Amino acid sequence: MTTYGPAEAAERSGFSIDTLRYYEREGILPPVARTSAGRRQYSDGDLAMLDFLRCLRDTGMPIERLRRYGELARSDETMPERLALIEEHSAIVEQQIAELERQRARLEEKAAWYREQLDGADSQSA
Amino acid sequence: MTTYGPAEAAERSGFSIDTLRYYEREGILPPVARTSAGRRQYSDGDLAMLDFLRCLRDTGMPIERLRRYGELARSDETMPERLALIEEHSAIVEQQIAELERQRARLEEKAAWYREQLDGADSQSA
DNA sequence: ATGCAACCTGGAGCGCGCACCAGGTCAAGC
DNA sequence: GCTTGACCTGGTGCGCGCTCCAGGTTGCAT
Repeated sequence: MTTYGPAEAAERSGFSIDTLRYYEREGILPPVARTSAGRRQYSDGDLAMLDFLRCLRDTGMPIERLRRYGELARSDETMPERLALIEEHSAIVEQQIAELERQRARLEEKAAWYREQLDGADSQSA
Repeated sequence: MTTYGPAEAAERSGFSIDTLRYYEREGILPPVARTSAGRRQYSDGDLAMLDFLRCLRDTGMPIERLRRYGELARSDETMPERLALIEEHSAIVEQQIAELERQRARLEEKAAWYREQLDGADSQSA
């Protein structure tokens, strides 16, 4: 079973080394295995977890909820709660998307309006 | 021409009174008309501007860019620049939406996986 | 042996986008 | 005329999510 030092874990997960330590302190990531000298050794499982955490973060889940997920993930008795959390979050993301699409339509409207104005100005000046 | 006090402008725009003052200080909103005693009187034009600023904010445009737009909007010679800014932002929003959709697909995958696991556990326990 | 880079901990600092506060002014109803 | 509440300015504080720093250890390469 392969392990990774902090630098490689950071590179593979896309989180900075500081963020990895921060997540561990905050209980988002379960305590990472250490060498006898105290250095972290991230496992493939840790990286998989980080990969999913990145998905959650990128969709705007706040740290507090991330911690909740991290805590739940330490026991495999909590799959229903984790499922519920993910479903809930997915619904939130769906709404975010819908909202962004509405707003983007407004941006496009405004852009179209500007283009009209500019066309008008051009044809006047011609 | 109707005008609105700070409280009503806040209510209509959805920004807080503090935020309205902040935006004005920061040059995002052009200087708002005042009564002889120095109290702000927001015009319909101001509210229209705020409404659009809200659209920009809600789609994640940073304050710095908002200021840029606000500055441009003070002169009507700058419509091409404003158009460009809006088009650029619209493209960014489009990418945000695409990214959120990708991530949401991952969430749904994960949720499906959890549901499978739980179904399995249920049928075992039955 | 020694240099040097990667790692460790605890804690302070930071950038963003407001929110809040003190201390004062103004306007409208009683 | 006096209270009350909305408003003013200038400045400070805050929550989030990291990011950076000091001061010390470890381990590999030469």
